[in-house]
Amino acid sequence: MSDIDLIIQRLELRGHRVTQSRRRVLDAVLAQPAHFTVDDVLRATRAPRRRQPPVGRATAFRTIRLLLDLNVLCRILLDDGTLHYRLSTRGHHHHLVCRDCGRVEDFTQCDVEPLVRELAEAMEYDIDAHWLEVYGRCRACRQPTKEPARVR
Amino acid sequence: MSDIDLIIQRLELRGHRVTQSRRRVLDAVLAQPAHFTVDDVLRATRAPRRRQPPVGRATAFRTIRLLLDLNVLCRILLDDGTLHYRLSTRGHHHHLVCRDCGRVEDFTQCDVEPLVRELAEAMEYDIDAHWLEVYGRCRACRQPTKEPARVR
DNA sequence: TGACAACTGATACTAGGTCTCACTACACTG
DNA sequence: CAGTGTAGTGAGACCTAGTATCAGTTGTCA
Repeated sequence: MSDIDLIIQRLELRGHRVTQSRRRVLDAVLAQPAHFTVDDVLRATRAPRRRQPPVGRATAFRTIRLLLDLNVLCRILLDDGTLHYRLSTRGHHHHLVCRDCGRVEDFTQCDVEPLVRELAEAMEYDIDAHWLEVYGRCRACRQPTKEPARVR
Repeated sequence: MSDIDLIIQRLELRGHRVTQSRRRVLDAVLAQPAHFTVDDVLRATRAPRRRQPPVGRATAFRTIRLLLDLNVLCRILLDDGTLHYRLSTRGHHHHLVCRDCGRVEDFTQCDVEPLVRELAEAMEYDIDAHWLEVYGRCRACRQPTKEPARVR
């Protein structure tokens, strides 16, 4: 079953209609690179080679929000402080982002847990969430000979 | 030496002028709770009891940005995804934020390092930065008898 | 077929932030 | 002490990301 079918299934399962507009946003989302903004998606739905009517801005934002609620997308915090969107891997995960090419690796072996437990004890907090993003340069971008393959 | 004098010293050291407007923004920043927005600061400079002329919006934003550059302030990511500002403790640190009262604890015993090293090896990334925010409820806010002391 | 709810898109609005530009106020130089 | 150049200022236009409103459209089910 393809990505798009899985997402459509998830939409229907939650009682949402799968309309033409939503399908167009979905298509555009799946065609995006590692991470993107809502305007990137909007632009993609409006690309001249797509012979479909464009999607309204409000609808694009609404659909992205819906996909976020369904955990189809997640948000990713770039090192400049801007929030982008990204197709989400299932469950709790974090991002390792290459500053140069924008490539993103998801990682789940989230060994922040001991730290969080320690912190909870020391500070007497009930801790229920955390956010961790890691930034660096991937192997390809460190090789000076090759042109970095810009993912975004 | 007081906080404000230290900051002023840092400004001068970097060749910035210490003008009336900057002093007013600084006063307002130091009077803020755990974390704040630029508009909070603006409102504070315009509070009726202050008999000083108000600071322009652009100047407030410029000054906050300057203080950010000087590491006087840091940004803090709230769990709703909004970025606020906060007086920065020196050096690399993270935030533990109480969702209820907004209280913030800074922590530096940042044992993310082993995780980061492991990640660097596994993914073949040069890792140079990370961002970690932790959310929970502080002791005071967990006690049902007392009204939580709202820090912000 | 009708009715109702979900959805859509245009548009206005908000928050947070930058840009521009004419003006002001420092601080150095002669 | 005057002149001058530069840093800083404030008003306001503008930008980006996102939400609210609302009349009109579409899909679904009885």
